[in-house]
Amino acid sequence: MAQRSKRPAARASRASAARAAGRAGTGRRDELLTIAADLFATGGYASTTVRDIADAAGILSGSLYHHFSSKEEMADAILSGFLEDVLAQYDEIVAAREPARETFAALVSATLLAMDRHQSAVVIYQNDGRQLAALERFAYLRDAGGRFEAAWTEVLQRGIDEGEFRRSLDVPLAYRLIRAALWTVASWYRSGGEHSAPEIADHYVAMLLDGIARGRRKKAKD
Amino acid sequence: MAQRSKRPAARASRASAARAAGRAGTGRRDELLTIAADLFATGGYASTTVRDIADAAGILSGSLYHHFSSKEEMADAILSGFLEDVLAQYDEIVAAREPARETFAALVSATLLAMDRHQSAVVIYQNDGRQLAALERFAYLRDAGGRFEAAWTEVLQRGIDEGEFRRSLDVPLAYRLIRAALWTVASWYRSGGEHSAPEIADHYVAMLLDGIARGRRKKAKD
DNA sequence: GTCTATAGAGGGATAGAC
DNA sequence: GTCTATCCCTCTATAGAC
Repeated sequence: MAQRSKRPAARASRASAARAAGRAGTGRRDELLTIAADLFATGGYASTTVRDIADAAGILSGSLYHHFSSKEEMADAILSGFLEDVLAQYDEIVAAREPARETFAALVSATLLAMDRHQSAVVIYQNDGRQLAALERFAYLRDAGGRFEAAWTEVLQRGIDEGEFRRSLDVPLAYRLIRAALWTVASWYRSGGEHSAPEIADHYVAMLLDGIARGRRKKAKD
Repeated sequence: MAQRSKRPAARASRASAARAAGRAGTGRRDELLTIAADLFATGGYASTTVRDIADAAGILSGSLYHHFSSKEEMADAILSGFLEDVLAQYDEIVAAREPARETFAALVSATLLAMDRHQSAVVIYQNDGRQLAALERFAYLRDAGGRFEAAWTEVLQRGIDEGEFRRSLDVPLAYRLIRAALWTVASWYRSGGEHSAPEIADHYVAMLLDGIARGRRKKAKD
């Protein structure tokens, strides 16, 4: 991990940094979680030490244990907050039962807006989720994965049944492609960068639904 | 990491396991690299210890240093072998200058076949590449990323210029979607599973080029 | 090529003062 | 809420015997 000065430095703009990262940032705990999330996302959960987090927060490592009982608890708080948020939105969208194309676009938008609000958490979920999910404490990560898959599988199958999506589609493969396309945005997205999250959503919906090629299909009976 | 018995166990089928994983497996070094690659891919580079690797190989950790001078050297050998292989194929395909659609399909195929041959390496490249690339020793990972991007950017732009791909395409965004879709296959693919690598390639080419929706576009002048 | 034995650094976490 | 001080463990890597 990067070196940091042994002793604090500017505590000044930490609260605003927390707000910019999309968290409420009311208490010290949330502030520390934002700092930890940034470090976990940048350097990986396993390679980030509690001393790294304490240094970035301008305190000593022992002091972190006044707020959290373990390093795992920090990752837990970061991930569960993000997942509750995004899954609640998935449930609403699926329950609305709009036509498949509209539901599809709504799920893409909801995913990328959640990514914008919880960027660090999404990166951690992507990079470290599989290993964390092996721990009992993070069993809910497996459930969350199942709920994502169920939502997308439902829309894709419904789209095929209703004649909106290609009959030749392999639903599990399509889900994996979509999942990869959406969540990995978190690893390169920069808030305030070239494209806003809704702009990316529009481009992605267009590419995923209609493809990158113009008109012409090779097989006619799709 | 998972617990393993303190003392060796079956050395019997290790060579065949190495062959099944797609490596030549001629010497002891390659055998150990295959074992290390599997563990790095499953548990992450940072969380996999040299003792884990030694245990899986049925030797003690000190003995590994007869074959490798460091843990980094193992990751280096695994990743550089994979990247040399796949980038050589990319160069051939781009140099052939087939029509954009054909080049596109060839790149997808080459990527997924390389993924099949070097599955563990691809998983490591995906999960740990960013952090490893920060080390001087792994600077070539950054170069490799640039060459992947250059190849895809060239095809995509040429496809637009030749009228095969949509004019509304944002090339960098399209590249990122494609990159995510292809490399993440390594994290769920099982050799001998439901779909072979070429079958996945066909499905992915169809979805990426022509989309998952049937006919009808919303905007006509794409 | 593997083992024994261990150095030396850095990790997560704790107890109690302030 | 933070600091001091430190425990105990695990990690990578080394030296030399077999």
